[in-house]
Amino acid sequence: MRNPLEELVGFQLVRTAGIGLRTVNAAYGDLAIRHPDAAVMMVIEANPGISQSAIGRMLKIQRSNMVPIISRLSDRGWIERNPGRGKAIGITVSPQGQAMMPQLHAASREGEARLAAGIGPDVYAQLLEVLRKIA
Amino acid sequence: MRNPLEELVGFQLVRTAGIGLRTVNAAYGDLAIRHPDAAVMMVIEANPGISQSAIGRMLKIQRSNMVPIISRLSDRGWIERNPGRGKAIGITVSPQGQAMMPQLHAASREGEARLAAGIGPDVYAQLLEVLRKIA
DNA sequence: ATTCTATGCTATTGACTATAGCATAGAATC
DNA sequence: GATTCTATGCTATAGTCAATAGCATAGAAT
Repeated sequence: MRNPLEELVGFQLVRTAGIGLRTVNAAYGDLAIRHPDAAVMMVIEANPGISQSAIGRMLKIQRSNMVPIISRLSDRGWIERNPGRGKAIGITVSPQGQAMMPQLHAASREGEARLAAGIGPDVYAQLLEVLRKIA
Repeated sequence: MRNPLEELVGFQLVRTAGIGLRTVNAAYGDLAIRHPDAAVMMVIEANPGISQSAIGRMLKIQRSNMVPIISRLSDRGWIERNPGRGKAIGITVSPQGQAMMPQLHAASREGEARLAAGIGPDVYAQLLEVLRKIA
């Protein structure tokens, strides 16, 4: 059986991303967090006081789609919202969130390790290189 | 502002796939078809008489999720279902579908071209190489 | 003072995936 | 030959995430 999609980057990219997504989300299993929320947490940690619009720009998430993410993280007590510039709200990781971050980073590393193991370390490195060029 | 996700393949992959997906789907605009259906059409064309389970295995789509795709393509008159082995149904591209396929291939090539233009031809080639290794 | 821009938010829709379960057609086994 | 096993097609449902349109407000710019 022939797969005519092999040389189509568009399809291969989506399919490969599916594998990566499932691997990463599986690694977050115990934390009950999914990759968008995890990504947002890491961005806030690295940029205290950032606005949610700015997070969205960095992660290519639209403003309207940021709302439920931030609400969820706030409900869990992982972030705090303080007045920012203009109508913007400065977001920081709460003490409770700080206490959780090591687990999140560990799960992230675990997911990457499984991914690397799945596709081979050399291919993993090459993939990262290409993706960084695109970013 | 620092992006802490740069070295995480999992996130970068998902994000990059989003770009690829939007580019490809945009190229299919006039045909009113989305990438999963387009991919299924190409697989059927390349493997006449294939069962829908086999298509799903090739494209990493679950059996249950194949059902609406095949129904949609059948409703549009692009495929035909004939008895196959066991309970399986042999699927082929209908004459009407055959007449449409050139447009689909053209749209696919267009999408790939836009993708290549967007990320640069050299990066495109490198990306394809890595993705094929993973597949 | 008025216009412009950015931000946060609501509401809704759509695309795709994941899970669990059911019924049937052959193949395999005893 | 009867029974078990496996593969297939299908239903139903829920969940995840993205896309679109629109609203109100806080400052900046003019």
